[in-house]
Amino acid sequence: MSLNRNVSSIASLISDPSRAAILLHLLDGRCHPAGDLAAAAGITPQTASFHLAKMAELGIVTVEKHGRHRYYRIAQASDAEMIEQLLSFAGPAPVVSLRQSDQMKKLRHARMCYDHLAGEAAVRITESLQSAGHLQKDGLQLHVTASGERFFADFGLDLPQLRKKRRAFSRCCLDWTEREHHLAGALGQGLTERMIAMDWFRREEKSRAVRITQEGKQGIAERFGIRLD
Amino acid sequence: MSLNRNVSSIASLISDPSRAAILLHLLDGRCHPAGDLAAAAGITPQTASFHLAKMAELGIVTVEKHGRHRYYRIAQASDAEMIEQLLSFAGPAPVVSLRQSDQMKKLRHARMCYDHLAGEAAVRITESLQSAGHLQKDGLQLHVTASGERFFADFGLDLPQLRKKRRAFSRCCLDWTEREHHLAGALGQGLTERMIAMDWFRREEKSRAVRITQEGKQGIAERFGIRLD
DNA sequence: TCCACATTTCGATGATAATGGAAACGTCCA
DNA sequence: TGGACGTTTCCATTATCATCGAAATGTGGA
Repeated sequence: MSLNRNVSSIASLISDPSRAAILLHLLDGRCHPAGDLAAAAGITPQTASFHLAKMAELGIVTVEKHGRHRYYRIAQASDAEMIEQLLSFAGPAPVVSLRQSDQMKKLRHARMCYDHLAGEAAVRITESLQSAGHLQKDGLQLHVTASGERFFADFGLDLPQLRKKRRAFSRCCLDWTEREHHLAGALGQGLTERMIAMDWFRREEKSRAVRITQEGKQGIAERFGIRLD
Repeated sequence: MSLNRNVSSIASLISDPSRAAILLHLLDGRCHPAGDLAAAAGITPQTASFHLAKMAELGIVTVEKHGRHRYYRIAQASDAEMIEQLLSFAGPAPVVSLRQSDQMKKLRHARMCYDHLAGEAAVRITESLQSAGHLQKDGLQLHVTASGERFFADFGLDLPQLRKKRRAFSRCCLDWTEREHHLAGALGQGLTERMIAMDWFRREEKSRAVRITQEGKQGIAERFGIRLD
C-alpha cells in the first residue's frame, strides 16, 4: 500500500518541532515576515528560510514580497483547521517555563484560531448563544435558529453573504485548551471580525493572543449575558 | 503510558512510511499480530516491533497478548478517524503496480473505515438514505428523520441503545476515495455490523476490503433501491 | 525436555535531514 | 553610492533515527 506517500510528506512537515512552531505561529491567520517566524521557532533565519521554502513548495504556505520582507501565511483555511485538529488530537503541550505558562494563560483565555476566536471567551460565547436558543448544536454542526437569524442580523452580520462563501457556514471547532467546542466557519469568522471592528477585542502584536477591552466586557455582558475578565 | 502527545510526535508517527503503512493496515479496526503488520509494511519483524512500541507508548495503539502472539489495534475510534481524515487531506496516492491498482479498486469499491463501511458502496447507500428522507444532511451531521427512525428500527437496529454509546451517534465521514461523505458514528457502525451479520457483506482476510454477496446485492436493491456490483 | 515460532531487545550501520556559518542578493535609506 | 538589514543560497557538520543482523525472551507443542 503506498497511499502513504502524500500523507507522509504532509505529516513530515509538522513532525519537525521547528516547523511545528512556525505553523503554530502562523495559525493566527496573519502574515509574518520570515525573521519573526525564525525568532518564534528559536532558530536562525537560514534554517527558517529552509523550512519555509519546503512548506511553500508543498503549497502549505504562500509568500508575498513586500520590500525587503517576505511575508508568509498559511495558504488555505482548510490547512489551518487541519493543523488545529492535530493540536486537539495531540492535547495540551507541557509547560516548560514561567514565561510560557504566562503566555499560555493568555492563549487559554482568548486567542485567534486562524480567522475566528478561540479559547475560554469563544467557548463561553458559543455556549451562551446556544442556551439563548440562537444556535443549536447538532453533532459538529451549529444550526442557526430563527431567533439566531435575527440576533446576528441585529449584531450587524450579513448572514446571506456569509452563507455564500465557499466554506462551511457554521460549525464547531474543537478548542484544544478548553476541550469544548467553539463557533467556527464563516459565521465564526464574521462574528469575530465584527467584535474586533467594534473594539471589543484587540489582537496582540506577534501573538495569537487576544485581549478583551472594557467595552468588550460590557458589550458581552449585555449581549451574551456572561461576564468575562 | 504517559501521553506526552505533542503535535510533532503525533505527526512524526504518520510521517514515517513504514508506520503509515502499519496504521493504514490497522484502520480496518481489527487486531493484527505484529508479524502481519511487519509483512504489510514490508519491513522486518524487529523494525515493526520498534515502531509498534513507539506507537503504544504514545497510546495510539494497544497490545493484547494471546499466547505467543501480540495483537495490536488502534486504541480509540477517534484516533482512527483522525488518520482517515489525514488521508482525505492528503488525497489519493499515485498507483505504482498493477497489483496495487487491483487492490485499490477493491478498496474504492467497499472497505472498512475502522468500524463502519466506506468506499463507493457506503457513499451510495448514504446518498440513498438521504434521498429517501431517512437521513438529513446538516453540515457534518446526518440527522435521523422520523421515517429514518422507523427504517432503521425495521432494519433491526436498536437506535436508543446506539444513542447511549459514548461517541457521536450519526455523522459524516469524508470518504477519501470517493471524496464524498458516508455515514459514520455509532449508527454507521451499527448499520455495518447488521449488514455483515446478515451476510450482505463479507470482510476479506487481512485487508480492509469488503466483498458484497449475492444476498447483499439483492437486499441492497430492495431496501435502498440502488444497484451495486 | 527440546524444538519451533512469535516477538522483543541490543547493537551497529547508514541514510537522511536539521542546523548554523559564510556569503550572496536585493531593498531601503542616507 | 555605500552601508544596513532582511532574506536566501551554499556548504559542512552533526544528530537523529529507521533499519536489520544477532541474540534473548517467552510461549506452545511434541
